[in-house]
Amino acid sequence: MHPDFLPFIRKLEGLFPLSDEEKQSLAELPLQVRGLRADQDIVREGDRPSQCCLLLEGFAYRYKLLDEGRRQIFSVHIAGDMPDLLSLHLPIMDHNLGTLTPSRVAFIPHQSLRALTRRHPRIGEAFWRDTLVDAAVFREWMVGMGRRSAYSRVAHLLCELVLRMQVVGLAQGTAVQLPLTQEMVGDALGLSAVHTNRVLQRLRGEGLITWQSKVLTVEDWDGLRRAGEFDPAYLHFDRDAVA
Amino acid sequence: MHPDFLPFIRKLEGLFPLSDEEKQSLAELPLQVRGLRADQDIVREGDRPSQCCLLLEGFAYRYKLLDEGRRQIFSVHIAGDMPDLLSLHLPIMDHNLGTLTPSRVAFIPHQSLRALTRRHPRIGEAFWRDTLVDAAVFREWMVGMGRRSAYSRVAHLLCELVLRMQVVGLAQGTAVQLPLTQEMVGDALGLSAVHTNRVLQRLRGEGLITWQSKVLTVEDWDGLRRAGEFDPAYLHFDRDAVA
DNA sequence: CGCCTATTTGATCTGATTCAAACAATGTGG
DNA sequence: CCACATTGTTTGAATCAGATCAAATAGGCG
Repeated sequence: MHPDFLPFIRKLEGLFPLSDEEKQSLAELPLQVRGLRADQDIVREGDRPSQCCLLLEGFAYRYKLLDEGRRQIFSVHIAGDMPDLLSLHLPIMDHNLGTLTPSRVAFIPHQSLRALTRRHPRIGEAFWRDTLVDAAVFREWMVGMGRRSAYSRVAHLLCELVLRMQVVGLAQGTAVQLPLTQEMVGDALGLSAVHTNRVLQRLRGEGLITWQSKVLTVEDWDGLRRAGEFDPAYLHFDRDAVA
Repeated sequence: MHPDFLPFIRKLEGLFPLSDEEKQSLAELPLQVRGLRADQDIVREGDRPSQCCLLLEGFAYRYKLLDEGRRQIFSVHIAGDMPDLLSLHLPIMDHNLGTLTPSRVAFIPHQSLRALTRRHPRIGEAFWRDTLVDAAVFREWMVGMGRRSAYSRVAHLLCELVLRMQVVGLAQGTAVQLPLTQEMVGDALGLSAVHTNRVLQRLRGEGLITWQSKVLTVEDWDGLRRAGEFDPAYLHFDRDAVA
């Protein structure tokens, strides 16, 4: 099996145990692998993609642009994610997907994915479940933007990112590679870049985090957790009880 | 077929044309119909439901509670919706679902739904698609909370609700039954009740809407659309191109 | 080294919150 | 069917979290 495929398989196995036959079918998916530079769009609002993209290496993010330079970021994606899986059943993209860093992605035709999910309903259900967790994360961000302070929101986002990267083995202890600018953090949380900066300074001043040269380190996990009112239940790492 | 079932069938047929056999299977689903009072929870955060609920009549909404009375509302649901369809593949609820008005709902065992989607993959894909549209609405609300003014957000929400109700035949022209309090509108948009009130007064003063005794009427659709920067693409009423 | 991008700082402004109280509507029991 | 209680809406005043504007540093990188 392609080694780049592993984070993806690992993620699926986090959703439910795969049979050999299922693994085989996954490995047989036709992949068209491409390298991308940073800040390149993979799909755009209005597109009708005929394939999904699997992120093998690097970071991606989804966003929508409004006039006057306003931007809302919806999600940040890491290796093993299929950020536009939704295009399999929503023909027209309603937002953009772009790279954050130089990345390698594999494109998989919708046709092959549809054939796969029909042949292996459990894989289809795992994909579905993946998009449901995606939506659960949106809900949690909504709670933040609607009802939490800027301070709490930033802390919450950092908790989420570190935890997600830990789970797929992309963290070294409590430190992660995080190629986000402060402006992007603001655009994800509905804050100005200036205020985002001040909040981050406070989090550093309180000894909760350090963040230099694109490496974020959580110095006080419990403190950060409390600052962000963070409860990871919404990430649905529980994998049981899927009949 | 049960007449209450019609909004649901109509909604599915909006997603893709149903064969007779598929309609037959849908009609054979075992339903346990129950009447509920207003302000009753149907499922709560932390529950592990063994069934989904189909809203036959009335209004429901999904929400999460934080301490100090903070609440974030995620969605408003109308007849024909299955607001907790996600529980089919996310075993533990991460938010609450409650009635807004006296309602009639039909409960359908997960087992039956899973059997149905395996027997009729296209129905499964339509269900999946439904949850994807749900997520698209979350994204749009995120844009509002993150990057739009209170005025624009309120206008946008009203556009969305009226349009959705028009599409399933629950509107009379440009007027809809809308049992939301101003406080709930605020909790959906991340605003205080007081400010929500002032924004609504402005929308009325500008002649865009009237809203009395739970009936919302859009007096100037184009004006309201512009006020809310509303573009319905994210609701994905387009139904084509699902291979 | 020098350019470009990202972070930081300070000052000012404002959209929205909060608190408190009055008022209107709705529903309920006698 | 009215009196009363409850819930929802409206008003005003004071306050604040976060935005905006503008300029200064600091990093990264060819």
